[in-house]
Amino acid sequence: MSETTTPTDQIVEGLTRAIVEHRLQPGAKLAEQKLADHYGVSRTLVRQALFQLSQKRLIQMEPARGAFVATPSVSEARQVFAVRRMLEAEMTRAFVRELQPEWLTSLQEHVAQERAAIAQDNVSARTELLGDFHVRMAELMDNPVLADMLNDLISRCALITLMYQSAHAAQHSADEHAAIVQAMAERDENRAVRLMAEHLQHVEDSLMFERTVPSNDVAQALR
Amino acid sequence: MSETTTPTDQIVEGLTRAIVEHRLQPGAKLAEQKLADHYGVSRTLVRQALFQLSQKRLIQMEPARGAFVATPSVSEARQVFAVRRMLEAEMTRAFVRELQPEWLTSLQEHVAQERAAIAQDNVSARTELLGDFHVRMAELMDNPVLADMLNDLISRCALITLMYQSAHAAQHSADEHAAIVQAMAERDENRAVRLMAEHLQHVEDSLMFERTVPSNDVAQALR
DNA sequence: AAAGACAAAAGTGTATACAATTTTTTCAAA
DNA sequence: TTTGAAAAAATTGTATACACTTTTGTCTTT
Repeated sequence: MSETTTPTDQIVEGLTRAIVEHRLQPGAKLAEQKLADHYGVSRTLVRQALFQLSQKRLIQMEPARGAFVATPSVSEARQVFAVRRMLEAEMTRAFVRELQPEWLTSLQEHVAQERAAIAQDNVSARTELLGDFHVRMAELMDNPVLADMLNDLISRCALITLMYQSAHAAQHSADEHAAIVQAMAERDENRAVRLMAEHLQHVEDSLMFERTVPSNDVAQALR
Repeated sequence: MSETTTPTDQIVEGLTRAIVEHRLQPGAKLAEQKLADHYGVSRTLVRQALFQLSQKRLIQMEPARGAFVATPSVSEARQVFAVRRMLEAEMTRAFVRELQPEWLTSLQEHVAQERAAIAQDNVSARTELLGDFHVRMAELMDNPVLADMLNDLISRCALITLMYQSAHAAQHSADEHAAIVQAMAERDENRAVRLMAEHLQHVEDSLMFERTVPSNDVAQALR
Protein backbone atom coordinates (compact mmCIF):
# COMPACT_ATOMS: atom_id res chain seq x y z
CA MET A 1 0.00 0.00 0.00
CA SER A 2 2.29 2.79 -1.14
CA GLU A 3 -0.52 4.49 -3.02
CA THR A 4 -0.57 8.21 -2.38
CA THR A 5 -4.09 9.57 -2.70
CA THR A 6 -4.30 13.34 -2.86
CA PRO A 7 -7.30 15.33 -1.63
CA THR A 8 -8.16 16.02 -5.25
CA ASP A 9 -8.24 12.29 -5.97
CA GLN A 10 -10.67 11.79 -3.12
CA ILE A 11 -13.04 14.37 -4.55
CA VAL A 12 -12.78 12.77 -7.99
CA GLU A 13 -13.46 9.40 -6.41
CA GLY A 14 -16.42 10.67 -4.42
CA LEU A 15 -18.04 12.48 -7.31
CA THR A 16 -17.43 9.56 -9.65
CA ARG A 17 -19.23 7.22 -7.29
CA ALA A 18 -22.08 9.67 -6.85
CA ILE A 19 -22.51 10.04 -10.60
CA VAL A 20 -22.11 6.36 -11.45
CA GLU A 21 -24.53 5.40 -8.68
CA HIS A 22 -27.00 8.02 -9.87
CA ARG A 23 -27.09 9.91 -6.61
CA LEU A 24 -26.33 12.88 -8.85
CA GLN A 25 -28.52 12.81 -11.87
CA PRO A 26 -27.47 13.86 -15.37
CA GLY A 27 -27.67 17.62 -15.81
CA ALA A 28 -27.27 18.38 -12.11
CA LYS A 29 -25.30 21.51 -11.37
CA LEU A 30 -22.05 21.05 -9.50
CA ALA A 31 -21.44 24.35 -7.75
CA GLU A 32 -17.82 24.73 -6.74
CA GLN A 33 -18.30 26.41 -3.38
CA LYS A 34 -20.88 23.88 -2.25
CA LEU A 35 -18.56 21.01 -3.11
CA ALA A 36 -15.69 22.83 -1.42
CA ASP A 37 -17.72 23.26 1.76
CA HIS A 38 -18.81 19.64 1.66
CA TYR A 39 -15.26 18.34 1.34
CA GLY A 40 -13.80 20.96 3.65
CA VAL A 41 -11.33 22.31 1.10
CA SER A 42 -10.99 25.39 -1.06
CA ARG A 43 -12.42 25.79 -4.53
CA THR A 44 -8.95 25.26 -5.93
CA LEU A 45 -9.03 21.54 -5.25
CA VAL A 46 -12.63 21.18 -6.32
CA ARG A 47 -11.81 22.79 -9.65
CA GLN A 48 -8.93 20.41 -10.21
CA ALA A 49 -11.26 17.51 -9.58
CA LEU A 50 -13.93 18.91 -11.90
CA PHE A 51 -11.42 19.30 -14.72
CA GLN A 52 -10.38 15.70 -14.32
CA LEU A 53 -13.97 14.50 -14.38
CA SER A 54 -14.66 16.54 -17.49
CA GLN A 55 -11.78 14.75 -19.20
CA LYS A 56 -13.37 11.47 -18.29
CA ARG A 57 -16.58 12.85 -19.82
CA LEU A 58 -18.52 12.31 -16.62
CA ILE A 59 -19.22 16.01 -16.33
CA GLN A 60 -19.48 18.81 -18.81
CA MET A 61 -18.09 22.26 -18.15
CA GLU A 62 -19.69 25.29 -19.74
CA PRO A 63 -17.62 28.46 -19.83
CA ALA A 64 -18.56 30.86 -17.04
CA ARG A 65 -21.60 28.76 -16.24
CA GLY A 66 -20.07 25.91 -14.33
CA ALA A 67 -19.97 22.14 -14.24
CA PHE A 68 -22.90 19.81 -14.81
CA VAL A 69 -23.21 16.05 -14.64
CA ALA A 70 -22.90 14.96 -18.26
CA THR A 71 -26.01 14.17 -20.28
CA PRO A 72 -24.66 11.99 -23.07
CA SER A 73 -26.78 11.84 -26.20
CA VAL A 74 -28.12 8.56 -27.50
CA SER A 75 -25.61 8.88 -30.32
CA GLU A 76 -22.71 9.19 -27.89
CA ALA A 77 -24.02 6.27 -25.88
CA ARG A 78 -24.01 4.11 -28.99
CA GLN A 79 -20.47 5.18 -29.77
CA VAL A 80 -19.28 4.21 -26.32
CA PHE A 81 -20.84 0.80 -26.67
CA ALA A 82 -19.42 0.38 -30.16
CA VAL A 83 -15.94 1.02 -28.74
CA ARG A 84 -16.54 -1.45 -25.94
CA ARG A 85 -17.61 -4.13 -28.37
CA MET A 86 -14.54 -3.57 -30.52
CA LEU A 87 -12.15 -3.57 -27.63
CA GLU A 88 -13.68 -6.39 -25.64
CA ALA A 89 -14.19 -8.75 -28.55
CA GLU A 90 -10.44 -8.78 -29.18
CA MET A 91 -9.67 -8.74 -25.47
CA THR A 92 -11.72 -11.90 -25.09
CA ARG A 93 -9.86 -13.49 -27.99
CA ALA A 94 -6.48 -12.66 -26.46
CA PHE A 95 -7.73 -13.82 -23.07
CA VAL A 96 -8.58 -17.28 -24.36
CA ARG A 97 -5.34 -17.55 -26.30
CA GLU A 98 -3.22 -16.74 -23.29
CA LEU A 99 -5.53 -18.43 -20.82
CA GLN A 100 -4.05 -19.47 -17.47
CA PRO A 101 -5.96 -21.93 -15.27
CA GLU A 102 -6.10 -19.51 -12.37
CA TRP A 103 -7.71 -16.88 -14.58
CA LEU A 104 -10.72 -19.15 -14.94
CA THR A 105 -11.11 -19.75 -11.23
CA SER A 106 -10.84 -16.02 -10.64
CA LEU A 107 -13.63 -15.24 -13.10
CA GLN A 108 -15.75 -18.09 -11.78
CA GLU A 109 -15.43 -16.68 -8.28
CA HIS A 110 -16.36 -13.30 -9.62
CA VAL A 111 -19.53 -14.60 -11.23
CA ALA A 112 -20.40 -16.28 -7.93
CA GLN A 113 -20.08 -12.91 -6.23
CA GLU A 114 -22.31 -11.33 -8.84
CA ARG A 115 -24.96 -13.95 -8.19
CA ALA A 116 -24.73 -13.47 -4.46
CA ALA A 117 -25.27 -9.72 -4.83
CA ILE A 118 -28.22 -10.32 -7.14
CA ALA A 119 -29.75 -12.86 -4.75
CA GLN A 120 -29.45 -10.37 -1.91
CA ASP A 121 -30.92 -7.67 -4.10
CA ASN A 122 -27.93 -5.45 -3.33
CA VAL A 123 -28.39 -3.04 -6.22
CA SER A 124 -25.23 -0.94 -6.00
CA ALA A 125 -22.98 -3.94 -5.30
CA ARG A 126 -24.37 -5.91 -8.22
CA THR A 127 -24.00 -2.98 -10.60
CA GLU A 128 -20.40 -2.52 -9.62
CA LEU A 129 -19.64 -6.23 -9.87
CA LEU A 130 -21.25 -6.57 -13.28
CA GLY A 131 -19.00 -3.82 -14.59
CA ASP A 132 -15.93 -5.12 -12.83
CA PHE A 133 -16.20 -8.48 -14.58
CA HIS A 134 -14.87 -6.84 -17.71
CA VAL A 135 -12.14 -4.91 -15.92
CA ARG A 136 -11.09 -8.08 -14.10
CA MET A 137 -10.30 -9.72 -17.41
CA ALA A 138 -7.89 -6.91 -18.29
CA GLU A 139 -6.31 -7.11 -14.86
CA LEU A 140 -5.82 -10.85 -15.10
CA MET A 141 -4.09 -10.34 -18.43
CA ASP A 142 -1.75 -8.00 -16.57
CA ASN A 143 -2.59 -5.02 -18.72
CA PRO A 144 -3.32 -1.99 -16.51
CA VAL A 145 -3.48 0.28 -19.55
CA LEU A 146 -6.37 -1.75 -20.87
CA ALA A 147 -7.95 -2.03 -17.43
CA ASP A 148 -7.90 1.75 -16.92
CA MET A 149 -9.41 2.32 -20.30
CA LEU A 150 -12.21 -0.17 -19.73
CA ASN A 151 -12.86 1.28 -16.33
CA ASP A 152 -13.43 4.71 -17.85
CA LEU A 153 -15.65 3.31 -20.57
CA ILE A 154 -17.72 1.40 -18.05
CA SER A 155 -18.14 4.50 -15.89
CA ARG A 156 -19.51 6.28 -18.92
CA CYS A 157 -21.87 3.39 -19.53
CA ALA A 158 -23.11 3.59 -15.96
CA LEU A 159 -23.83 7.27 -16.45
CA ILE A 160 -25.71 6.44 -19.64
CA THR A 161 -28.01 4.12 -17.79
CA LEU A 162 -30.65 6.45 -16.54
CA MET A 163 -31.69 4.02 -13.88
CA TYR A 164 -30.14 0.86 -12.58
CA GLN A 165 -30.63 -2.25 -14.60
CA SER A 166 -33.72 -4.14 -13.57
CA ALA A 167 -33.20 -7.18 -11.38
CA HIS A 168 -34.16 -9.26 -14.37
CA ALA A 169 -31.56 -7.66 -16.64
CA ALA A 170 -28.89 -8.04 -13.97
CA GLN A 171 -29.65 -11.73 -13.68
CA HIS A 172 -29.39 -12.02 -17.44
CA SER A 173 -26.00 -10.30 -17.45
CA ALA A 174 -24.64 -12.61 -14.78
CA ASP A 175 -25.85 -15.62 -16.74
CA GLU A 176 -24.13 -14.33 -19.85
CA HIS A 177 -20.93 -13.79 -17.91
CA ALA A 178 -21.13 -17.40 -16.77
CA ALA A 179 -21.68 -18.58 -20.35
CA ILE A 180 -18.64 -16.61 -21.50
CA VAL A 181 -16.49 -18.16 -18.79
CA GLN A 182 -17.79 -21.59 -19.78
CA ALA A 183 -16.76 -21.02 -23.40
CA MET A 184 -13.35 -19.87 -22.19
CA ALA A 185 -12.99 -22.98 -20.05
CA GLU A 186 -13.57 -25.04 -23.17
CA ARG A 187 -10.97 -22.92 -24.97
CA ASP A 188 -13.63 -22.09 -27.54
CA GLU A 189 -12.19 -18.78 -28.66
CA ASN A 190 -14.75 -17.93 -31.31
CA ARG A 191 -17.72 -18.77 -29.14
CA ALA A 192 -16.35 -16.73 -26.26
CA VAL A 193 -15.80 -13.74 -28.54
CA ARG A 194 -19.27 -14.08 -30.01
CA LEU A 195 -20.90 -14.40 -26.60
CA MET A 196 -19.08 -11.31 -25.37
CA ALA A 197 -20.18 -9.28 -28.40
CA GLU A 198 -23.75 -10.45 -27.94
CA HIS A 199 -23.63 -9.74 -24.23
CA LEU A 200 -22.57 -6.14 -24.81
CA GLN A 201 -25.25 -5.77 -27.44
CA HIS A 202 -27.84 -7.01 -24.95
CA VAL A 203 -26.66 -4.59 -22.29
CA GLU A 204 -26.84 -1.73 -24.76
CA ASP A 205 -30.32 -2.76 -25.91
CA SER A 206 -31.63 -3.06 -22.37
CA LEU A 207 -30.30 0.40 -21.53
CA MET A 208 -31.81 1.90 -24.63
CA PHE A 209 -35.13 0.32 -23.86
CA GLU A 210 -36.69 3.10 -21.86
CA ARG A 211 -34.96 6.22 -22.94
CA THR A 212 -37.10 9.19 -22.09
CA VAL A 213 -35.12 11.86 -20.34
CA PRO A 214 -36.52 12.81 -16.94
CA SER A 215 -34.74 16.05 -16.28
CA ASN A 216 -35.62 18.52 -13.59
CA ASP A 217 -33.85 21.12 -15.70
CA VAL A 218 -36.21 22.18 -18.42
CA ALA A 219 -33.66 24.16 -20.38
CA GLN A 220 -31.44 21.10 -20.43
CA ALA A 221 -34.29 18.90 -21.60
CA LEU A 222 -35.20 21.19 -24.46
CA ARG A 223 -31.65 21.63 -25.67
CA MET B 1 -16.09 27.46 -35.69
CA SER B 2 -17.95 27.72 -32.42
CA GLU B 3 -15.13 25.95 -30.57
CA THR B 4 -14.23 27.74 -27.38
CA THR B 5 -10.59 27.21 -26.54
CA THR B 6 -9.60 28.25 -23.05
CA PRO B 7 -6.11 29.40 -22.12
CA THR B 8 -5.66 26.08 -20.31
CA ASP B 9 -6.49 24.20 -23.49
CA GLN B 10 -3.84 26.15 -25.34
CA ILE B 11 -1.21 25.18 -22.80
CA VAL B 12 -2.28 21.54 -23.01
CA GLU B 13 -2.13 21.76 -26.78
CA GLY B 14 1.30 23.39 -26.78
CA LEU B 15 2.83 20.96 -24.32
CA THR B 16 1.27 17.98 -26.07
CA ARG B 17 2.85 19.02 -29.34
CA ALA B 18 6.20 19.62 -27.68
CA ILE B 19 6.14 16.20 -26.05
CA VAL B 20 4.85 14.29 -29.07
CA GLU B 21 7.37 16.02 -31.31
CA HIS B 22 10.15 15.28 -28.84
CA ARG B 23 11.12 18.88 -28.30
CA LEU B 24 10.68 17.95 -24.65
CA GLN B 25 12.34 14.67 -23.96
CA PRO B 26 11.04 12.03 -21.56
CA GLY B 27 12.00 12.79 -17.98
CA ALA B 28 12.31 16.53 -18.57
CA LYS B 29 11.20 18.66 -15.62
CA LEU B 30 8.22 20.90 -16.24
CA ALA B 31 8.59 23.71 -13.73
CA GLU B 32 5.33 25.52 -13.20
CA GLN B 33 6.64 29.05 -12.93
CA LYS B 34 8.76 28.72 -16.06
CA LEU B 35 5.78 27.51 -18.03
CA ALA B 36 3.64 30.26 -16.52
CA ASP B 37 6.15 32.89 -17.59
CA HIS B 38 6.42 31.41 -21.05
CA TYR B 39 2.66 31.43 -21.60
CA GLY B 40 2.16 34.72 -19.77
CA VAL B 41 -0.31 33.32 -17.26
CA SER B 42 -0.30 32.39 -13.60
CA ARG B 43 0.69 29.02 -12.20
CA THR B 44 -3.00 28.29 -11.66
CA LEU B 45 -3.65 27.71 -15.35
CA VAL B 46 -0.39 25.85 -15.84
CA ARG B 47 -1.31 23.46 -13.06
CA GLN B 48 -4.70 22.79 -14.60
CA ALA B 49 -2.96 21.94 -17.86
CA LEU B 50 -0.43 19.69 -16.13
CA PHE B 51 -3.17 17.75 -14.38
CA GLN B 52 -4.89 17.15 -17.69
CA LEU B 53 -1.68 15.97 -19.30
CA SER B 54 -1.05 13.61 -16.42
CA GLN B 55 -4.46 12.07 -17.00
CA LYS B 56 -3.49 11.51 -20.61
CA ARG B 57 -0.32 9.88 -19.25
CA LEU B 58 1.90 12.22 -21.19
CA ILE B 59 3.43 13.54 -18.00
CA GLN B 60 3.92 12.12 -14.57
CA MET B 61 3.41 14.14 -11.41
CA GLU B 62 5.38 13.33 -8.30
CA PRO B 63 4.05 14.71 -5.02
CA ALA B 64 5.88 17.88 -3.95
CA ARG B 65 8.48 17.26 -6.65
CA GLY B 66 6.65 18.43 -9.71
CA ALA B 67 5.78 17.32 -13.21
CA PHE B 68 8.01 15.44 -15.60
CA VAL B 69 7.53 14.30 -19.16
CA ALA B 70 6.49 10.67 -18.81
CA THR B 71 9.02 7.91 -19.27
CA PRO B 72 6.86 4.91 -20.05
CA SER B 73 8.41 1.55 -19.34
CA VAL B 74 8.84 -1.03 -22.06
CA SER B 75 6.07 -2.98 -20.36
CA GLU B 76 3.68 -0.05 -20.55
CA ALA B 77 4.61 0.56 -24.16
CA ARG B 78 3.71 -3.01 -25.01
CA GLN B 79 0.38 -2.63 -23.22
CA VAL B 80 -0.46 0.47 -25.20
CA PHE B 81 0.30 -1.31 -28.44
CA ALA B 82 -1.68 -4.36 -27.33
CA VAL B 83 -4.70 -2.12 -26.77
CA ARG B 84 -4.25 -0.48 -30.14
CA ARG B 85 -4.11 -3.84 -31.87
CA MET B 86 -7.28 -5.00 -30.13
CA LEU B 87 -9.18 -1.81 -30.84
CA GLU B 88 -7.99 -1.24 -34.38
CA ALA B 89 -8.43 -4.81 -35.57
CA GLU B 90 -12.14 -4.61 -34.83
CA MET B 91 -12.34 -1.02 -36.02
CA THR B 92 -10.96 -2.16 -39.36
CA ARG B 93 -13.52 -4.96 -39.49
CA ALA B 94 -16.39 -2.58 -38.80
CA PHE B 95 -14.93 -0.10 -41.29
CA VAL B 96 -15.02 -2.62 -44.12
CA ARG B 97 -18.49 -3.81 -43.19
CA GLU B 98 -19.94 -0.31 -43.25
CA LEU B 99 -17.70 0.91 -46.04
CA GLN B 100 -18.86 3.94 -48.01
CA PRO B 101 -17.22 4.75 -51.35
CA GLU B 102 -16.14 8.20 -50.19
CA TRP B 103 -14.35 6.71 -47.20
CA LEU B 104 -11.98 4.97 -49.59
CA THR B 105 -11.17 8.11 -51.54
CA SER B 106 -10.58 9.96 -48.30
CA LEU B 107 -8.08 7.37 -47.08
CA GLN B 108 -6.44 7.19 -50.48
CA GLU B 109 -5.95 10.94 -50.42
CA HIS B 110 -4.54 10.64 -46.95
CA VAL B 111 -1.98 8.06 -48.03
CA ALA B 112 -1.01 10.36 -50.91
CA GLN B 113 -0.36 13.12 -48.38
CA GLU B 114 1.75 10.78 -46.29
CA ARG B 115 3.86 9.93 -49.33
CA ALA B 116 4.27 13.59 -50.22
CA ALA B 117 5.53 14.39 -46.72
CA ILE B 118 7.91 11.44 -46.86
CA ALA B 119 9.21 12.49 -50.28
CA GLN B 120 9.84 16.00 -48.97
CA ASP B 121 11.53 14.58 -45.91
CA ASN B 122 9.19 16.63 -43.72
CA VAL B 123 9.75 14.68 -40.53
CA SER B 124 7.15 16.23 -38.23
CA ALA B 125 4.45 16.34 -40.91
CA ARG B 126 4.97 12.73 -41.86
CA THR B 127 4.89 11.57 -38.24
CA GLU B 128 1.62 13.38 -37.64
CA LEU B 129 0.08 12.07 -40.86
CA LEU B 130 1.08 8.49 -40.15
CA GLY B 131 -0.70 8.66 -36.82
CA ASP B 132 -3.72 10.49 -38.21
CA PHE B 133 -4.40 7.71 -40.70
CA HIS B 134 -5.78 5.65 -37.85
CA VAL B 135 -7.76 8.51 -36.34
CA ARG B 136 -9.19 9.36 -39.76
CA MET B 137 -10.77 5.93 -39.95
CA ALA B 138 -12.63 6.56 -36.71
CA GLU B 139 -13.71 10.00 -37.91
CA LEU B 140 -15.01 8.62 -41.19
CA MET B 141 -17.06 6.09 -39.25
CA ASP B 142 -18.56 9.08 -37.46
CA ASN B 143 -17.43 7.90 -34.04
CA PRO B 144 -15.77 10.78 -32.17
CA VAL B 145 -15.58 8.72 -29.00
CA LEU B 146 -13.39 6.21 -30.79
CA ALA B 147 -11.43 8.97 -32.53
CA ASP B 148 -10.61 10.69 -29.24
CA MET B 149 -9.52 7.45 -27.69
CA LEU B 150 -7.26 6.57 -30.60
CA ASN B 151 -5.83 10.04 -30.60
CA ASP B 152 -4.77 9.66 -26.99
CA LEU B 153 -3.32 6.22 -27.60
CA ILE B 154 -1.37 7.48 -30.58
CA SER B 155 0.02 10.41 -28.59
CA ARG B 156 1.28 7.92 -26.04
CA CYS B 157 2.85 5.90 -28.81
CA ALA B 158 4.60 9.00 -30.12
CA LEU B 159 6.01 9.62 -26.68
CA ILE B 160 7.19 6.03 -26.55
CA THR B 161 9.17 6.48 -29.70
CA LEU B 162 12.39 7.85 -28.37
CA MET B 163 13.26 9.29 -31.71
CA TYR B 164 11.31 9.76 -34.85
CA GLN B 165 10.86 6.78 -37.07
CA SER B 166 13.60 6.45 -39.63
CA ALA B 167 12.78 7.56 -43.14
CA HIS B 168 12.84 3.91 -44.10
CA ALA B 169 10.34 2.89 -41.41
CA ALA B 170 8.07 5.79 -42.35
CA GLN B 171 8.06 4.66 -45.97
CA HIS B 172 7.24 1.16 -44.80
CA SER B 173 4.29 2.43 -42.74
CA ALA B 174 2.86 4.41 -45.63
CA ASP B 175 3.13 1.34 -47.87
CA GLU B 176 1.31 -0.74 -45.29
CA HIS B 177 -1.42 1.89 -45.05
CA ALA B 178 -1.80 1.70 -48.81
CA ALA B 179 -2.03 -2.10 -48.66
CA ILE B 180 -4.73 -1.87 -46.00
CA VAL B 181 -6.75 0.56 -48.11
CA GLN B 182 -6.35 -1.76 -51.09
CA ALA B 183 -7.75 -4.69 -49.08
CA MET B 184 -10.62 -2.47 -47.98
CA ALA B 185 -11.32 -1.46 -51.56
CA GLU B 186 -11.64 -5.13 -52.41
CA ARG B 187 -13.98 -5.55 -49.45
CA ASP B 188 -11.59 -8.20 -48.13
CA GLU B 189 -12.45 -7.83 -44.46
CA ASN B 190 -10.20 -10.52 -43.09
CA ARG B 191 -7.18 -9.43 -45.07
CA ALA B 192 -7.67 -5.80 -44.04
CA VAL B 193 -7.91 -6.79 -40.39
CA ARG B 194 -4.83 -9.00 -40.65
CA LEU B 195 -2.81 -6.31 -42.43
CA MET B 196 -3.77 -3.75 -39.78
CA ALA B 197 -2.70 -6.09 -36.98
CA GLU B 198 0.57 -6.83 -38.72
CA HIS B 199 1.13 -3.15 -39.41
CA LEU B 200 0.78 -2.25 -35.74
CA GLN B 201 3.08 -5.11 -34.81
CA HIS B 202 5.68 -3.78 -37.24
CA VAL B 203 5.43 -0.28 -35.82
CA GLU B 204 5.85 -1.64 -32.32
CA ASP B 205 8.82 -3.76 -33.34
CA SER B 206 10.54 -0.87 -35.09
CA LEU B 207 10.08 1.33 -32.03
CA MET B 208 11.44 -1.33 -29.72
CA PHE B 209 14.42 -1.82 -31.94
CA GLU B 210 16.77 0.67 -30.36
CA ARG B 211 15.62 1.09 -26.85
CA THR B 212 18.41 2.56 -24.79
CA VAL B 213 17.27 5.48 -22.72
CA PRO B 214 19.16 8.71 -23.35
CA SER B 215 18.12 10.76 -20.38
CA ASN B 216 19.76 13.89 -19.11
CA ASP B 217 18.34 13.03 -15.73
CA VAL B 218 20.54 10.32 -14.29
CA ALA B 219 18.30 9.44 -11.36
CA GLN B 220 15.41 9.01 -13.75
CA ALA B 221 17.51 6.79 -15.98
CA LEU B 222 18.65 4.60 -13.09
CA ARG B 223 15.19 4.24 -11.61
C1' DA C 1 39.53 16.44 -0.55
C1' DA C 2 35.12 13.93 1.20
C1' DA C 3 31.14 13.68 4.08
C1' DG C 4 27.72 15.49 6.76
C1' DA C 5 24.97 19.28 8.87
C1' DC C 6 22.92 23.40 8.50
C1' DA C 7 21.09 27.56 6.04
C1' DA C 8 19.29 29.63 1.93
C1' DA C 9 16.83 29.28 -2.24
C1' DA C 10 13.59 27.42 -5.16
C1' DG C 11 9.38 24.92 -5.99
C1' DT C 12 5.02 22.78 -4.93
C1' DG C 13 0.25 22.58 -2.52
C1' DT C 14 -3.58 25.04 -0.88
C1' DA C 15 -6.24 29.04 0.35
C1' DT C 16 -7.79 33.49 -0.52
C1' DA C 17 -8.62 37.84 -3.07
C1' DC C 18 -10.62 40.13 -6.79
C1' DA C 19 -12.30 41.05 -11.52
C1' DA C 20 -15.63 39.46 -14.90
C1' DT C 21 -19.72 37.02 -15.91
C1' DT C 22 -24.05 34.97 -15.02
C1' DT C 23 -28.12 34.38 -12.27
C1' DT C 24 -31.54 36.06 -9.24
C1' DT C 25 -34.22 39.59 -7.26
C1' DT C 26 -36.56 43.93 -7.23
C1' DC C 27 -39.50 47.18 -8.99
C1' DA C 28 -41.73 50.17 -12.35
C1' DA C 29 -44.69 50.26 -16.49
C1' DA C 30 -48.06 48.27 -19.53
C1' DT D 1 -50.92 39.80 -13.36
C1' DT D 2 -47.27 39.97 -16.90
C1' DT D 3 -43.20 42.12 -19.00
C1' DG D 4 -38.84 44.21 -18.97
C1' DA D 5 -35.04 46.79 -17.12
C1' DA D 6 -31.95 47.67 -13.56
C1' DA D 7 -29.71 46.45 -9.27
C1' DA D 8 -28.05 42.98 -6.21
C1' DA D 9 -26.29 38.57 -5.30
C1' DA D 10 -24.01 34.61 -6.46
C1' DT D 11 -20.66 32.12 -9.28
C1' DT D 12 -16.84 31.47 -12.22
C1' DG D 13 -11.97 32.54 -13.96
C1' DT D 14 -7.48 34.04 -12.86
C1' DA D 15 -3.87 35.87 -10.01
C1' DT D 16 -1.53 36.16 -5.82
C1' DA D 17 -0.16 35.02 -1.06
C1' DC D 18 1.76 31.89 2.08
C1' DA D 19 2.91 27.51 4.39
C1' DC D 20 5.47 23.49 3.67
C1' DT D 21 8.67 20.43 1.14
C1' DT D 22 12.49 19.61 -1.69
C1' DT D 23 16.70 21.08 -3.66
C1' DT D 24 20.86 23.62 -3.70
C1' DG D 25 24.74 25.74 -1.69
C1' DT D 26 27.93 26.65 2.18
C1' DC D 27 30.61 25.65 5.94
C1' DT D 28 32.56 22.67 9.32
C1' DT D 29 34.73 18.42 10.66
C1' DT D 30 37.37 14.44 9.71
